[in-house]
Amino acid sequence: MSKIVASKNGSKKDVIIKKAASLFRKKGFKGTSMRELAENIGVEASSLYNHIGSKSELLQHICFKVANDFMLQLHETDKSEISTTQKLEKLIRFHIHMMMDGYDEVFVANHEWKQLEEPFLSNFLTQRKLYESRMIELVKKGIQQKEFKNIHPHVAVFTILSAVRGLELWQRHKKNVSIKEIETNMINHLLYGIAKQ
Amino acid sequence: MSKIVASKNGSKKDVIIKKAASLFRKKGFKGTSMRELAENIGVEASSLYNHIGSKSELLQHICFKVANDFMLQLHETDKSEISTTQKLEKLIRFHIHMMMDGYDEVFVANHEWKQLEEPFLSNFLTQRKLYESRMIELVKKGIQQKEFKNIHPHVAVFTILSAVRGLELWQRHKKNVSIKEIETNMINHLLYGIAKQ
DNA sequence: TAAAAAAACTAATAAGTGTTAGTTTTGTGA
DNA sequence: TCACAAAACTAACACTTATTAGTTTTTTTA
Repeated sequence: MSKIVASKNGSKKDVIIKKAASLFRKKGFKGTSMRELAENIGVEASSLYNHIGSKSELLQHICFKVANDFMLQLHETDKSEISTTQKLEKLIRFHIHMMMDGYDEVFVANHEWKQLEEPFLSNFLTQRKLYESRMIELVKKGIQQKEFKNIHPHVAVFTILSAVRGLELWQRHKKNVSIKEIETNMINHLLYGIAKQ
Repeated sequence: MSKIVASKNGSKKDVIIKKAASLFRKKGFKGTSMRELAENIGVEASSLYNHIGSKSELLQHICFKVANDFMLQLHETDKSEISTTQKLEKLIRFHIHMMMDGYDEVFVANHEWKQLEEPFLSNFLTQRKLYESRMIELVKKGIQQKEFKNIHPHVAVFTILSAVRGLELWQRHKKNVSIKEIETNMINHLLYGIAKQ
């Protein structure tokens, strides 16, 4: 009866993935059934299989799209000719914007990657580890160049990544505080602290 | 045949809850079956129901135990006679230690609360919101007293909560970096920043 | 040691899971 | 308009789920 409506710039598969990301975020991967996903699209569950291979494939697609986007940005930022502080700032801003624009996808990649099956699980973890170690190298360089204090690079990177990841929590408060305001405050906080010295 | 072994200071129910927390963290609430939980304890699934009411009850117990622990600490810290900066530092340290000592439980409370059923879901969210607003009030006071810069209190609290929550990520690296080191670095980072000024 | 209570067991239930097979409907290009 | 392909449908499969009933074993108590 009803048909999967493809949006202008996306195949029907894309529509399914988008809706899947939304549901996976709200109810979790395991907590979302194919029947539920189908109903949200307006179709029977079996019809989905004309467009996708499996439920797992949906999760894989979401997780690796996000991972690739971050990796690409890191690569481009790294080779740009700006100071290390500016690089770090640029990366933090990218994280903030990804979290705002691709909320569902980033959330799912952050929370549901555990449900990936092998070999995708290992693959994903390897990519994440690579991303982290590249950021650590960046901070190390900042310390060498005397741009940063003599901090523990590993801890600093994880603190930063955790803080931007926590932007998830902000989705609930979008109305009260503007993105620009969050962005500015968070960067100041993470780079310069909150205590008067 | 085999029996649920009760540890010294805990009923059999406590043993089940502890194991449930561990599994819920590793595989998610929906990703953990009662049969799997039972097998890990060394018993048949149906035997669990001699000690607990339902699977949901396990999650409720874990989530509200964590929520209460944090609430209690906030209350006690708030009424102690120390500076606002010291209060904030104390709270951050408590978060860090909860994350280290009660890793499974805190993780589950942070990630699986969505799977709570009503009215527990609403209850949990109310309690969390209360906690957040109390922390915001604390930061506001710090600003008034000129202990903190003129930051956005809401953003600052969320940045801090996100950062400590991110200690989850550290479990993987426990060997390489000591808790004390993480603690010191993170507090310095969150209070004083990383950039030289 | 016998009675009572606790806690294990087996077996079954009803509902839900992802997915497939086979069929019918819909849309498209000649 | 007719044929072909895409995509919907219904129905079913094999499996897993949480949970219950009823029974047997184990432990505690008197």
